[in-house]
Amino acid sequence: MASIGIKDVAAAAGVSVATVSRALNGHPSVSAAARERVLAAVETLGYRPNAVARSLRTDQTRTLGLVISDVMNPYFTELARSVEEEARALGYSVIIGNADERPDLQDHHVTTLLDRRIDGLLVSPTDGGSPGMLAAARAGTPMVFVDRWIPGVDVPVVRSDGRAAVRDLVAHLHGLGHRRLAIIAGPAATTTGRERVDAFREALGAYGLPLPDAYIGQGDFQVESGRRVTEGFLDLPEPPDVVFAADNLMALGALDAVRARGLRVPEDIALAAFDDIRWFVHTDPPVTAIAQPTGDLGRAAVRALVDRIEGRTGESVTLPARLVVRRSCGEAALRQPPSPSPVRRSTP
Amino acid sequence: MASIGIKDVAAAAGVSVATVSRALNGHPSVSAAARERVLAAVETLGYRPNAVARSLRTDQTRTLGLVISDVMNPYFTELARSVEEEARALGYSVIIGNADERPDLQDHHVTTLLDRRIDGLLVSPTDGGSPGMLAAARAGTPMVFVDRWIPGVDVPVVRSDGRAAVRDLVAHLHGLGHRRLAIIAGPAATTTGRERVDAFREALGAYGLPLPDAYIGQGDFQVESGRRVTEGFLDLPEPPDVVFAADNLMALGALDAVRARGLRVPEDIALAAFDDIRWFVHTDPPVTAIAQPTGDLGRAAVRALVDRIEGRTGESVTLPARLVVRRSCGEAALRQPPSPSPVRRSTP
DNA sequence: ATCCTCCGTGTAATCGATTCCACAAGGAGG
DNA sequence: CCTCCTTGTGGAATCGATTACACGGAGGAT
Repeated sequence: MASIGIKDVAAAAGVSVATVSRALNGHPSVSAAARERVLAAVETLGYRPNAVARSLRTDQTRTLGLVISDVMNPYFTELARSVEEEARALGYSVIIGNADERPDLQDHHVTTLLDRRIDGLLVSPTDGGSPGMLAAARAGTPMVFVDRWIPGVDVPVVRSDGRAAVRDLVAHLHGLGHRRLAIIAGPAATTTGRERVDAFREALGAYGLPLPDAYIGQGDFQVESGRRVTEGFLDLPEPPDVVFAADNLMALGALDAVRARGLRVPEDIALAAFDDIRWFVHTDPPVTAIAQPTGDLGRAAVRALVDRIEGRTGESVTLPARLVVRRSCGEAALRQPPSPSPVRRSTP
Repeated sequence: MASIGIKDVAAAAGVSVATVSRALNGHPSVSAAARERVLAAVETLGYRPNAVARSLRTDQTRTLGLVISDVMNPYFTELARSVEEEARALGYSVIIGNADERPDLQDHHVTTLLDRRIDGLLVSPTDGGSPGMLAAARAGTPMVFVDRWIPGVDVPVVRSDGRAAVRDLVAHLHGLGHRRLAIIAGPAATTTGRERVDAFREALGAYGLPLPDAYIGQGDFQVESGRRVTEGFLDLPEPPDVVFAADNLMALGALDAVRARGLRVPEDIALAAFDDIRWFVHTDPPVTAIAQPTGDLGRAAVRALVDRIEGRTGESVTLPARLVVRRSCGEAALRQPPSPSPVRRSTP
């Protein structure tokens, strides 16, 4: 019933628990003979050290916490995956907490993770700083922000800079003849929510284009808000030519809204999104998007965090995003052979 | 530096550590006065119990392990989300391990989770039983299989039965005039990989249709295999009318392959998928799929597992899947108003 | 031959909680 | 007034590892 402990191994190998521990942890002063017998005993007994006990004693869990805003968002899924990969390579496990864009849930996860004494925390904050988050930052737990961050908190940030890509996007749209550009913004409490609007406005400014308030819709990074805001845009006396969604889920909502009116993308209204995901290749039409180097972001964040944990510096990192042109803004991107004369097969 | 421990609370409240522990755990025999002072001390000190120490003593971590085959697959993402939700409601945390369809990685995660002394394990096995998995099952760790399972291992299974839905699908396809039906199968080592082929063959049999070997392509539940198998189908002297992908990612690959040849869905070849995901509504064309009650599955699995952990029975559960008809198999599903005379807006 | 280093090992303290057991105080019942 | 419970409390053992410290013996230097 009770699983095998270090004492059982010690008894089987005919040594003390101290020697077993030393043999298992590669401590130098263990005789070859003793090490041999310990390893043999471990093998035959199928002994596995109790990580809980070890953590209590050593005060380290070799576990990282990752609190993200929304697991169902493919961007964060990919981020989580790369984080876990890099962490594993570095000998750490990852516990993921899904905040679902709710500050209270975010706090719940931060608290739980801290209670479990994780060695470090990776956060993409849902808001401008929930009490639990700020407490964690102050408590001295090694911490790194990824994607989103909280200004004024002294924690390294690993993120991607979309400014250049947004400029490219606006150039692309302008070149296609679009002049009335609208944006579905993310929550003002998030940095990405604000930054993307700023970058968009700035890029518009370079072409002498305005960004009227009516063309800034307030979303919350979820599908439903994309739909709602887009409907608002379509109801305007002078609807925009293009809708730029600040994340992929809101773009999906926008697509819904447009389709529900029997309108078409891009003929009736163009669409672009921040965050490229693989499904955008297959939507009708394929969606032009700004792609973040998600995998690199996740890996860099883990490295920065582990650096901090292990006493090294762990600096902020900013990686560039890039524009991926597809068909949702107009036909300029017709790179495929003009018309491959599709072989119509007979259907019974 | 060292965080606040129960001793500090005891000192601040003027009681012993035993009383603090009792007060915090709702033990009956603590005087109201003592409880009051303890709570006050906890509040002012900002004390949080060390979960590691508690786990060591009580031999329970209030943590569940979830090992899934592929986080990037939206089906599993949704499953993970519902699992975490239900677990949280029941007072448990969840640690997710992503096996990426690799038995060695699956074993790594199972081992790590067991080392951390999780209270129970939820697994959707990648293969027919890797050594670590079988060891875990034998070791007596409470365990429940979800979605996929391993025959011959005495562990409850929470899954959905797609047989009826597959019959509906075949009826739908037959009604549309399709006669040459092919399937992209999942790995034979997984139950879902085998079952879906069996269900398909059986349903075909009811219409007197064969399922020749040439129409069974071996995939691995990943996008790339869907593409490869579909190319094989298209190269056949007599290609199928319909391709049924045994999961959503392989359907995506199939869509790629068809498009790469300049063919169209469903005019040139029809497509259906097992596992419905929200992106299928927006693909070109929207994909007909078999939808599992994913959220219910996740919740039921957690309940079964927690039942086992807490000494109750925890039975197997099978929930029905259902067919969701969209346009990828033909035009029968045109439920929208015949043609909403789209308001063509002028574009500058 | 004596002393001093190392080296390998074991004993016991430690991490921070929970919980068994002993015990004191106070109330009820005889 | 004496016993017997009940109730609240504290001391100390415990969980399973790591690790500081002590110690015995071997080998080298003097």
